[in-house]
Amino acid sequence: MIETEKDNDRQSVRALERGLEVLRSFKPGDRFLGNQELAQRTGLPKPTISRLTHTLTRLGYLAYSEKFGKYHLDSAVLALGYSFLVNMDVRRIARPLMRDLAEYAQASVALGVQDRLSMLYIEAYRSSATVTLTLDVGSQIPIATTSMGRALLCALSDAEREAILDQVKTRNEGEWPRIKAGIDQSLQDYAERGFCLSLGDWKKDVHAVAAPLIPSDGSRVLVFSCAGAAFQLRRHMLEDDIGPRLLNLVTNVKEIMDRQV
DNA sequence: TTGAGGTTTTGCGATTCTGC
DNA sequence: GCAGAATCGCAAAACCTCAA
Repeated sequence: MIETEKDNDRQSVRALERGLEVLRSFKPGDRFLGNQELAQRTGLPKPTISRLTHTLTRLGYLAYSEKFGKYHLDSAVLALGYSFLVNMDVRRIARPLMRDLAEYAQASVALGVQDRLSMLYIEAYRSSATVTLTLDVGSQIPIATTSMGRALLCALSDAEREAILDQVKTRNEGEWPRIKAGIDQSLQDYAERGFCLSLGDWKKDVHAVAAPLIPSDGSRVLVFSCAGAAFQLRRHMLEDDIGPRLLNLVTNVKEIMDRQV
Protein backbone atom coordinates (compact mmCIF):
# COMPACT_ATOMS: atom_id res chain seq x y z
CA MET A 1 0.00 0.00 0.00
CA ILE A 2 1.29 3.44 -0.87
CA GLU A 3 1.96 5.62 2.14
CA THR A 4 1.86 9.19 0.98
CA GLU A 5 3.83 11.32 3.39
CA LYS A 6 1.65 14.37 2.87
CA ASP A 7 -1.55 13.99 0.96
CA ASN A 8 -1.84 17.75 0.59
CA ASP A 9 1.77 18.25 -0.59
CA ARG A 10 1.32 20.49 -3.61
CA GLN A 11 4.87 19.78 -4.76
CA SER A 12 4.11 16.09 -5.27
CA VAL A 13 2.82 14.59 -8.50
CA ARG A 14 0.59 11.74 -7.43
CA ALA A 15 0.55 10.01 -10.80
CA LEU A 16 4.34 9.87 -10.80
CA GLU A 17 4.38 8.47 -7.25
CA ARG A 18 1.96 5.78 -8.31
CA GLY A 19 3.84 4.89 -11.45
CA LEU A 20 7.05 4.47 -9.47
CA GLU A 21 5.17 2.44 -6.88
CA VAL A 22 4.13 0.03 -9.63
CA LEU A 23 7.81 -0.39 -10.61
CA ARG A 24 8.76 -0.92 -6.95
CA SER A 25 6.21 -3.73 -6.68
CA PHE A 26 8.61 -5.96 -8.58
CA LYS A 27 10.85 -7.74 -6.06
CA PRO A 28 13.66 -10.23 -6.61
CA GLY A 29 11.97 -13.41 -7.77
CA ASP A 30 9.00 -11.57 -9.30
CA ARG A 31 9.75 -12.10 -12.96
CA PHE A 32 6.14 -11.50 -14.07
CA LEU A 33 3.29 -9.61 -12.40
CA GLY A 34 -0.24 -9.07 -13.72
CA ASN A 35 -2.43 -6.01 -13.27
CA GLN A 36 -4.35 -7.68 -10.49
CA GLU A 37 -1.21 -8.53 -8.51
CA LEU A 38 0.05 -4.98 -9.00
CA ALA A 39 -3.27 -3.60 -7.78
CA GLN A 40 -3.06 -5.78 -4.66
CA ARG A 41 0.53 -4.80 -3.91
CA THR A 42 0.07 -1.07 -4.43
CA GLY A 43 -3.48 -0.79 -3.12
CA LEU A 44 -4.43 1.14 -6.26
CA PRO A 45 -7.66 0.60 -8.23
CA LYS A 46 -7.38 -1.79 -11.11
CA PRO A 47 -8.27 0.76 -13.81
CA THR A 48 -5.50 3.00 -12.55
CA ILE A 49 -3.06 0.09 -12.65
CA SER A 50 -4.15 -0.73 -16.17
CA ARG A 51 -3.38 2.81 -17.31
CA LEU A 52 -0.10 2.97 -15.46
CA THR A 53 1.15 -0.33 -16.86
CA HIS A 54 0.13 0.79 -20.34
CA THR A 55 2.09 4.03 -19.93
CA LEU A 56 5.13 2.35 -18.36
CA THR A 57 5.15 -0.20 -21.17
CA ARG A 58 5.03 2.54 -23.80
CA LEU A 59 8.01 4.22 -22.11
CA GLY A 60 10.06 1.04 -21.92
CA TYR A 61 9.97 0.54 -18.15
CA LEU A 62 7.73 -2.50 -18.43
CA ALA A 63 7.24 -5.09 -21.14
CA TYR A 64 4.21 -7.26 -21.69
CA SER A 65 4.47 -10.99 -22.11
CA GLU A 66 1.79 -12.35 -24.43
CA LYS A 67 2.60 -15.85 -23.22
CA PHE A 68 1.94 -15.15 -19.53
CA GLY A 69 -0.43 -12.22 -19.89
CA LYS A 70 1.70 -10.33 -17.39
CA TYR A 71 4.32 -7.60 -17.22
CA HIS A 72 8.02 -7.69 -16.44
CA LEU A 73 10.56 -4.92 -15.86
CA ASP A 74 12.22 -3.72 -19.04
CA SER A 75 15.51 -2.14 -20.05
CA ALA A 76 14.69 1.47 -19.11
CA VAL A 77 14.66 0.43 -15.45
CA LEU A 78 18.19 -0.92 -15.72
CA ALA A 79 19.35 2.22 -17.53
CA LEU A 80 18.00 4.31 -14.68
CA GLY A 81 19.67 2.19 -11.99
CA TYR A 82 22.90 2.05 -13.91
CA SER A 83 23.09 5.84 -14.16
CA PHE A 84 22.59 6.06 -10.41
CA LEU A 85 25.37 3.57 -9.68
CA VAL A 86 27.88 4.94 -12.18
CA ASN A 87 27.48 8.46 -10.81
CA MET A 88 28.34 7.39 -7.26
CA ASP A 89 32.06 8.13 -6.93
CA VAL A 90 32.16 6.57 -3.48
CA ARG A 91 31.84 3.12 -5.02
CA ARG A 92 34.98 3.60 -7.11
CA ILE A 93 36.85 5.04 -4.12
CA ALA A 94 35.76 2.33 -1.70
CA ARG A 95 36.06 -0.72 -3.95
CA PRO A 96 39.77 -1.55 -3.39
CA LEU A 97 39.52 -0.94 0.34
CA MET A 98 36.43 -3.14 0.58
CA ARG A 99 38.21 -5.88 -1.35
CA ASP A 100 41.19 -5.78 1.00
CA LEU A 101 39.00 -6.03 4.10
CA ALA A 102 36.88 -8.82 2.62
CA GLU A 103 39.95 -10.89 1.82
CA TYR A 104 41.47 -10.20 5.24
CA ALA A 105 38.28 -11.20 7.07
CA GLN A 106 37.35 -13.93 4.57
CA ALA A 107 33.87 -12.40 4.56
CA SER A 108 31.54 -10.09 2.62
CA VAL A 109 32.02 -6.34 2.69
CA ALA A 110 29.16 -4.19 1.47
CA LEU A 111 28.23 -0.55 1.02
CA GLY A 112 24.58 0.36 1.41
CA VAL A 113 22.11 3.20 1.60
CA GLN A 114 18.65 3.47 3.11
CA ASP A 115 15.65 2.55 1.00
CA ARG A 116 12.53 3.07 3.12
CA LEU A 117 12.63 0.33 5.78
CA SER A 118 15.45 -1.54 4.07
CA MET A 119 19.11 -1.12 3.31
CA LEU A 120 20.00 -1.30 -0.37
CA TYR A 121 23.40 -2.66 -1.45
CA ILE A 122 25.12 -0.30 -3.88
CA GLU A 123 28.50 -2.07 -3.78
CA ALA A 124 29.51 -5.51 -2.51
CA TYR A 125 32.63 -7.61 -2.44
CA ARG A 126 32.80 -11.25 -1.39
CA SER A 127 35.99 -13.05 -0.52
CA SER A 128 36.50 -16.32 -2.32
CA ALA A 129 35.92 -18.16 0.97
CA THR A 130 32.56 -16.59 1.73
CA VAL A 131 29.84 -19.20 1.85
CA THR A 132 27.11 -17.76 4.07
CA LEU A 133 26.25 -14.43 2.53
CA THR A 134 25.81 -14.11 -1.23
CA LEU A 135 24.14 -10.72 -1.58
CA ASP A 136 24.91 -8.52 -4.58
CA VAL A 137 24.37 -4.93 -5.67
CA GLY A 138 20.64 -4.24 -5.56
CA SER A 139 19.98 -6.64 -2.69
CA GLN A 140 17.85 -5.36 0.17
CA ILE A 141 18.11 -6.28 3.83
CA PRO A 142 15.98 -5.16 6.80
CA ILE A 143 16.87 -1.94 8.54
CA ALA A 144 16.10 -2.94 12.13
CA THR A 145 17.85 -6.27 12.59
CA THR A 146 20.98 -5.96 10.47
CA SER A 147 24.17 -4.24 11.51
CA MET A 148 24.03 -2.13 8.35
CA GLY A 149 20.53 -0.90 9.14
CA ARG A 150 21.33 -0.25 12.78
CA ALA A 151 24.45 1.72 11.86
CA LEU A 152 22.30 3.90 9.64
CA LEU A 153 19.79 4.44 12.45
CA CYS A 154 22.62 5.48 14.76
CA ALA A 155 23.80 8.09 12.26
CA LEU A 156 20.37 9.70 11.82
CA SER A 157 18.91 12.46 13.96
CA ASP A 158 16.62 11.43 16.83
CA ALA A 159 13.57 12.60 14.88
CA GLU A 160 14.54 10.74 11.71
CA ARG A 161 15.29 7.57 13.69
CA GLU A 162 12.01 7.73 15.61
CA ALA A 163 10.03 8.18 12.39
CA ILE A 164 11.55 5.01 10.96
CA LEU A 165 11.19 3.04 14.18
CA ASP A 166 7.50 3.97 14.42
CA GLN A 167 6.95 2.27 11.06
CA VAL A 168 9.08 -0.74 12.04
CA LYS A 169 7.10 -1.11 15.26
CA THR A 170 3.77 -0.94 13.42
CA ARG A 171 4.84 -3.69 11.03
CA ASN A 172 6.47 -5.92 13.66
CA GLU A 173 4.32 -5.60 16.79
CA GLY A 174 5.07 -9.12 18.03
CA GLU A 175 8.83 -8.90 17.63
CA TRP A 176 9.15 -5.28 18.66
CA PRO A 177 10.66 -5.82 22.15
CA ARG A 178 13.46 -7.94 20.68
CA ILE A 179 14.02 -5.50 17.79
CA LYS A 180 14.03 -2.49 20.14
CA ALA A 181 16.54 -4.16 22.46
CA GLY A 182 18.89 -4.77 19.54
CA ILE A 183 18.67 -1.16 18.38
CA ASP A 184 19.24 0.18 21.90
CA GLN A 185 22.33 -2.01 22.17
CA SER A 186 23.53 -0.70 18.79
CA LEU A 187 23.10 2.91 19.91
CA GLN A 188 25.25 2.11 22.93
CA ASP A 189 27.86 0.28 20.82
CA TYR A 190 27.96 3.14 18.33
CA ALA A 191 28.47 5.72 21.09
CA GLU A 192 31.29 3.68 22.64
CA ARG A 193 33.05 2.24 19.59
CA GLY A 194 31.69 3.90 16.43
CA PHE A 195 30.29 0.69 14.96
CA CYS A 196 27.30 -1.64 15.43
CA LEU A 197 26.95 -5.41 15.58
CA SER A 198 24.32 -7.93 14.60
CA LEU A 199 25.08 -11.36 16.03
CA GLY A 200 22.48 -13.66 14.52
CA ASP A 201 19.71 -11.07 14.93
CA TRP A 202 18.82 -11.06 11.24
CA LYS A 203 19.84 -14.62 10.30
CA LYS A 204 21.02 -16.83 13.08
CA ASP A 205 24.11 -18.03 11.21
CA VAL A 206 25.24 -14.54 10.17
CA HIS A 207 27.42 -12.22 12.24
CA ALA A 208 28.15 -8.69 11.02
CA VAL A 209 29.60 -5.34 11.95
CA ALA A 210 28.78 -2.00 10.31
CA ALA A 211 29.76 1.64 10.49
CA PRO A 212 28.17 4.73 8.92
CA LEU A 213 29.88 7.30 6.74
CA ILE A 214 28.32 10.74 7.15
CA PRO A 215 29.42 12.77 4.08
CA SER A 216 30.74 16.28 4.76
CA ASP A 217 28.57 17.70 1.98
CA GLY A 218 25.41 16.75 3.86
CA SER A 219 24.35 14.12 1.32
CA ARG A 220 22.76 10.85 2.38
CA VAL A 221 24.40 8.60 4.96
CA LEU A 222 26.33 5.63 3.58
CA VAL A 223 26.98 2.47 5.57
CA PHE A 224 29.79 -0.08 5.26
CA SER A 225 29.38 -3.55 6.67
CA CYS A 226 31.41 -6.71 7.00
CA ALA A 227 29.43 -9.92 7.35
CA GLY A 228 30.07 -13.63 7.35
CA ALA A 229 29.35 -16.98 8.90
CA ALA A 230 28.73 -16.91 12.65
CA PHE A 231 31.27 -19.67 13.26
CA GLN A 232 33.89 -17.65 11.37
CA LEU A 233 33.27 -14.11 12.62
CA ARG A 234 33.14 -14.44 16.39
CA ARG A 235 32.03 -11.56 18.58
CA HIS A 236 35.55 -10.81 19.85
CA MET A 237 36.89 -10.73 16.27
CA LEU A 238 34.26 -8.23 15.20
CA GLU A 239 34.72 -6.07 18.28
CA ASP A 240 38.51 -6.11 18.53
CA ASP A 241 39.70 -6.56 14.95
CA ILE A 242 37.20 -6.31 12.08
CA GLY A 243 35.21 -3.43 13.60
CA PRO A 244 38.25 -1.15 14.05
CA ARG A 245 39.47 -2.05 10.54
CA LEU A 246 36.02 -1.16 9.17
CA LEU A 247 36.20 2.19 10.97
CA ASN A 248 39.59 2.76 9.38
CA LEU A 249 38.08 1.99 5.98
CA VAL A 250 35.30 4.53 6.58
CA THR A 251 37.83 7.19 7.62
CA ASN A 252 39.99 6.59 4.55
CA VAL A 253 37.04 6.71 2.14
CA LYS A 254 35.75 9.90 3.75
CA GLU A 255 39.17 11.58 3.49
CA ILE A 256 39.44 10.73 -0.21
CA MET A 257 35.88 11.95 -0.83
CA ASP A 258 36.61 15.23 0.97
CA ARG A 259 39.80 15.80 -1.05
CA GLN A 260 37.84 15.37 -4.30
CA VAL A 261 35.17 17.93 -3.46
C1' DT B 1 -20.05 -24.32 -28.61
C1' DT B 2 -21.78 -22.21 -24.70
C1' DG B 3 -21.98 -20.09 -20.40
C1' DA B 4 -19.99 -18.91 -15.95
C1' DG B 5 -16.59 -16.55 -13.59
C1' DG B 6 -12.74 -13.68 -13.45
C1' DT B 7 -9.86 -9.93 -15.40
C1' DT B 8 -8.98 -5.92 -18.11
C1' DT B 9 -10.35 -1.93 -20.50
C1' DT B 10 -13.29 1.98 -21.47
C1' DG B 11 -16.46 5.98 -20.71
C1' DC B 12 -17.51 9.64 -18.06
C1' DG B 13 -18.31 12.61 -14.09
C1' DA B 14 -15.69 14.15 -10.12
C1' DT B 15 -11.57 15.51 -8.21
C1' DT B 16 -6.89 17.07 -8.20
C1' DC B 17 -3.00 19.30 -10.23
C1' DT B 18 -0.50 22.85 -12.79
C1' DG B 19 0.62 27.22 -14.48
C1' DC B 20 -0.37 31.80 -14.25
C1' DG C 1 -7.01 32.00 -6.06
C1' DC C 2 -8.58 30.62 -10.53
C1' DA C 3 -9.19 28.25 -15.02
C1' DG C 4 -7.90 24.70 -17.89
C1' DA C 5 -5.72 20.31 -18.08
C1' DA C 6 -4.81 15.99 -16.23
C1' DT C 7 -5.91 12.23 -13.42
C1' DC C 8 -8.81 9.33 -10.62
C1' DG C 9 -12.25 5.91 -9.64
C1' DC C 10 -16.86 3.90 -10.27
C1' DA C 11 -19.69 1.25 -13.21
C1' DA C 12 -20.24 -1.28 -17.11
C1' DA C 13 -18.69 -3.39 -21.30
C1' DA C 14 -15.40 -6.24 -23.44
C1' DC C 15 -12.42 -9.84 -23.26
C1' DC C 16 -10.35 -14.19 -21.75
C1' DT C 17 -10.15 -18.81 -19.77
C1' DC C 18 -11.91 -23.01 -18.74
C1' DA C 19 -15.14 -26.56 -17.77
C1' DA C 20 -19.21 -28.90 -19.28
